[in-house]
Amino acid sequence: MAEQDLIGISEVAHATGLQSSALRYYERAGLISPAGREGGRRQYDTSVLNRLAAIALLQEAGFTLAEVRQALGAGNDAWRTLARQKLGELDAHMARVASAKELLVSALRCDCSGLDTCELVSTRRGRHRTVVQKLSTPGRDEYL
Amino acid sequence: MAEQDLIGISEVAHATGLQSSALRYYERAGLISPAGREGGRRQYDTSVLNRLAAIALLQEAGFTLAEVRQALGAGNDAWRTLARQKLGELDAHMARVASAKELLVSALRCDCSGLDTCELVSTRRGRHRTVVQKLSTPGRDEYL
DNA sequence: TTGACAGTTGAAGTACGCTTCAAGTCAAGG
DNA sequence: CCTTGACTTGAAGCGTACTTCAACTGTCAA
Repeated sequence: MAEQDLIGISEVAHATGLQSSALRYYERAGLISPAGREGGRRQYDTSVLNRLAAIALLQEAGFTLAEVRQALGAGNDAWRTLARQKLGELDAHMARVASAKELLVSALRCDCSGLDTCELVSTRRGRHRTVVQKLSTPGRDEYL
Repeated sequence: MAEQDLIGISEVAHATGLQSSALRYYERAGLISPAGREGGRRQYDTSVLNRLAAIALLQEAGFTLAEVRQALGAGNDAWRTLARQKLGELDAHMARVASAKELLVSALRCDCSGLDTCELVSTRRGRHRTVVQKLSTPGRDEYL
């Protein structure tokens, strides 16, 4: 009794919502690897599902696949370092997007005729930092 | 006295932070166009700066350039319709990113050894919707 | 034996937003 | 006249994350 809970690529695909082609791609990218082969076909350990969950998480947090690889590949604490960095960038990114969103919402309520002739938009430089500050952007050292 | 406040491409580039190549690209994409040419060189009306501000805004809000083109190209109120749509998508996107961020922060505080072996991550399906709901996601008809 | 079928491979294609490159043009200054 | 420097063009290249394609292989059931 050795090879239990091994699953094929399409099962992994179905379980994760990814396509088989994406899983092969991830393999080439060094993100995952099958536990073995059976008649040439990849057989995955179910633990790959956890790994794929981690990959998806990091991707949503703005990691590129190369960065994901670094984070999951290196020592146990490597991901923490990278994550703290990325979280900073993520805060900045979210602030910018939120700022854009707020401005767009304001413009929707404005009686301007076109976006590019809207004063709210053209006046943007210099005073929309206010919106950024209203958001709860954590301090520099918030993430441990 | 006819051609006043016309500026060259590098001035536009400098004023906006975009590269000249990007401005030419935007032109090919139908987003902007010079007021005229002088010895073959593009001469822009300063109003292009407002337009570029609008373009940048929409881009930050998640519009592709093709969508920006639609929004700024069609009738005066076309952008409002598109903006309302996009704002919905944007809320969804931001919620997902925020959820990922929260989970990552939790994992940072967790004593797990690796991200892919972290219970917080592998248990994700089913109960992280809580985080999404904590965020102020506007109701379906919040935007007008 | 013979299909059918799921999977395999490497190579090429797709989408997006630009940048880079080679080759040429134009106006001004020495 | 000739160089310099900013600009022009079309075409190709880049980075990211995949998908698609063609050709092939292995397993199973009829």
